[in-house]
Amino acid sequence: MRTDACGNITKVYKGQKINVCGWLKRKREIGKISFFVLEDREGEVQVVVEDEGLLKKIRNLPLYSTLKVEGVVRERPEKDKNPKMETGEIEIIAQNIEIFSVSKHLPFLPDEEKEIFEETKLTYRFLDLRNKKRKETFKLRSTVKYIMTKTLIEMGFIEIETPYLSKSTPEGARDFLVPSRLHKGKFYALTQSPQMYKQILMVSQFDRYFQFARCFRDEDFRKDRQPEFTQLDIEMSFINEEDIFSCVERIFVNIFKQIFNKEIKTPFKRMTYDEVMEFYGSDKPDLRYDYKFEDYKDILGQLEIFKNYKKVKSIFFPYKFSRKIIENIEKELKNQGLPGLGFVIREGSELRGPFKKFLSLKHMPEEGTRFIIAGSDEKLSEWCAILRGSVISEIEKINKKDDFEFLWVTDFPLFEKDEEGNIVSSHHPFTSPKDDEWRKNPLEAKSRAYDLVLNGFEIGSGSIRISDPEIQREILEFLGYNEAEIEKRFGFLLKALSYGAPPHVGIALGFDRIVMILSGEKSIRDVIAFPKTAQGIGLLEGCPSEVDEEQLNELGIKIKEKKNVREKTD
RNA sequence: GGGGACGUAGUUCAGCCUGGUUAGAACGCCGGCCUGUCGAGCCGGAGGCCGCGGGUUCAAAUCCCGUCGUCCCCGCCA
Repeated sequence: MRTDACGNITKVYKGQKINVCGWLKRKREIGKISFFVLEDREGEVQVVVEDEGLLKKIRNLPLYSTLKVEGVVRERPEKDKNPKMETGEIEIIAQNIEIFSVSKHLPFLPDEEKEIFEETKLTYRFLDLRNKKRKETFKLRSTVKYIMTKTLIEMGFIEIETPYLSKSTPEGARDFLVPSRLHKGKFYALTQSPQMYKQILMVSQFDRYFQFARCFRDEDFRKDRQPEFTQLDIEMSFINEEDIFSCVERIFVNIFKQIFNKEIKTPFKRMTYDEVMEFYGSDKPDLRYDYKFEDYKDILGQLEIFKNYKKVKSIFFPYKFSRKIIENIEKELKNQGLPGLGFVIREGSELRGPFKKFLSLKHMPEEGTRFIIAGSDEKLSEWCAILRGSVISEIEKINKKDDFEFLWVTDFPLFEKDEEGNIVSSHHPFTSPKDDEWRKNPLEAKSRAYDLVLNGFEIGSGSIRISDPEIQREILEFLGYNEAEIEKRFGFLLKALSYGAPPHVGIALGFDRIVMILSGEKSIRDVIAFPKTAQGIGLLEGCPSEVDEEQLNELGIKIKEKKNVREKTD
């Protein structure tokens, strides 16, 4: 039907008679001659129509109708070449045009420069996906997935699929439940991650497993969180941290080499959790902007206002910020409970700002702004992270860095307290403790869990697992599960571990987030073909939706109360 | 669960603060002119339940209350 894709018609085809198929993208009629652009997945090509019959045929054809053009490729006259167009050196003289389908007028043009409302874009997602950037992103997504798969297979991994219909686990995120028709009153849960399955596969001797696994979590959404998302799930036996780190690094080396022809440095930087919290206040610092907090307790700790605080921290940025920007940042911090934000600005060799009399030029090595912040508890880290994050987003407006900075964060705490004061696992309860410390000082104890951070996003998280069923049982008991609960919830894992478990290690990489960062998209929605809104609504298909009474009866379900469901009119 | 921003023509926005002619613009759409356009150009035209519901008022796009939707943030996301 077609000789080649529109975007591939270059000078190679000069003089040849070809067929191309695609969408009528733009039309320019000048009297007795007409130009139009035919577009497909690969790009665009200009078609010239001079024949009177053909002119008539396309005269009133709406944009984005689909057609086939038969014609001859010719090089454009030198002055009419369009360097902005990839196929701009040539054009196709139409000899025949076949119209496959006539489009309705589009609610918006896919390549419109202006930002279309998310609501409109998602309702007509099939049109938004025609956007050039979207098409590039989804090609990139496919290529990244291919390189990941290829690299892993070359390293001896095999892909195994685990169930999506699984068992509800009350800890962690909320589950999406799937009612069972054959077992009324019982439910499957969509997997939040294949965690226990992947460990069991290790017991089954599949010592290098991977999977692009869909994960489902019924929590509130953000620009980097969707109810369903894809993770590259990896688990390996008989190795330690070093092996899994280099394995993951190799995947990224290949991605950057093959997609961007860029060498990235390995091994990636590493810092412990305690270090990143000390220097950045965050466990996922954006190291493209490597500004660190310093301890200013010795320098400013004696000031009356700071006397009651355990810690005084300060951070310097070589940028002079306006009063307004600083006020906005302070406002945000005050919303989070910070009493006050100190700062000094150096301009030339002049210092100004509320702290200028306490600091000298030696604290201000160059022109810029130094912020001072004080506090006593874990709130201080939070404030530090907000401060640093807000300042960096201001810096990005002036001087955005396009590079990529990876960081392994290791030695996470094994446990933490939840809002009710209960001790819970920081990572998950299958994470190996660093040492025996947890038996004495559980909240001080470290684990063998690690995160991979890229440009301030957590893109991966994993751990050395507990492979000894007795220790696993001990940890679960420590977390407050009684024997019956352990059996009910984790019995199948413990049983598996007790039949010869290898030491094993794993990680899950956030595939959507990785593609989002690599493609420079701002939201995870832009790298998922059919995403949900922030409220978890599928605007295109209209889900979630009510179902027939009959379906409910079959499942043995009765709805107690209904929330208004948005009526779809189109 | 809480906070903030937004919702006006097919699309993106202005108007709203300070209520008062016929609610404007750009792009798109329709018609006309035009043989080298490529964000085509020029001339003309159509197109609106101002998200929805209530209230205040002589009078509401504008003020108030509620509601629905979209986005962002906090909580939440082992």
